[in-house]
Amino acid sequence: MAEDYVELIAELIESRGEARPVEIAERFGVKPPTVTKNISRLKAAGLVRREPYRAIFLTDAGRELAEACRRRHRIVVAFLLSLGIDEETAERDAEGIEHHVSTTTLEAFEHALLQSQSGK
Amino acid sequence: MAEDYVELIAELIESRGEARPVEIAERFGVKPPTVTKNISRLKAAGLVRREPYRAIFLTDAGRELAEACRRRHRIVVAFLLSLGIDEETAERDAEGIEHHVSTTTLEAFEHALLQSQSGK
DNA sequence: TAGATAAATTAGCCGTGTCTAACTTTTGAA
DNA sequence: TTCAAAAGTTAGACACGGCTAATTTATCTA
Repeated sequence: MAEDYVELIAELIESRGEARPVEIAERFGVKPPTVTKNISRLKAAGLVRREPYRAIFLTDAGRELAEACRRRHRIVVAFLLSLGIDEETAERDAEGIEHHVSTTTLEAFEHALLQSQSGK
Repeated sequence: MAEDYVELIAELIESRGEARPVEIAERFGVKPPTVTKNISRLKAAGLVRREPYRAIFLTDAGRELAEACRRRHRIVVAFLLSLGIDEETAERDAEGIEHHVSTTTLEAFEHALLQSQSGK
């Protein structure tokens, strides 16, 4: 959960300037109270900083986690695309797959990606 | 959960002749009461047939699901191995990845596998 | 075959992530 | 500037998947 949330929060801050519960709820297909509860868990975990009724900010730890997740996400998506999978499926499957990819496997994806690019 | 269970149950029936809660608990690193509870959920879902204190059997639906899962598992593992990932990591990661692989992606894995074999 | 051991179940607890209903705070428009 | 709509929160419920402790059933062995 935490990974998906910080990833999305980082995206929203970048594109919209701030992250709001209502947007998070829409993107995850979940109701607002669920977001409230999960954000407070993130806060308890030290990933997020926030006051009630205000926008959500990432702590340094949150920002670092978000960056790592986004990088991994990009690699997994690019790898799936390199196999000829369509963008929509690649995005959807990556969302699930990325949380189960070890460092070893992620590196193998990167390596395969380089091969496919050189031999494109 | 259901997928992992029927997959293992099918394996146990093949190798041991029957599937017993104690074996399932060991393989999943979980305590026996957890297995009891999950088996009864599987039964409620029509995937498993069984009487208390007896071995566990798959229904037709359970057998079909198990077969599909095992096939998918084999493909994912083989694909990871083809990327040069070590067996232990391939097995471990496949366990997590396989549940998030769409039919499209599975086919792409199979296709890539064929390519790597012909060009091995 | 009786009794000890192993296997399985039941009862009851916990954390996670979801929901609805009801309430509060913020905001924006008349 | 007020007040209605939108956004957010709180309270309380539920399913899932895990646990421990206690009990029951099955199995094996002396």
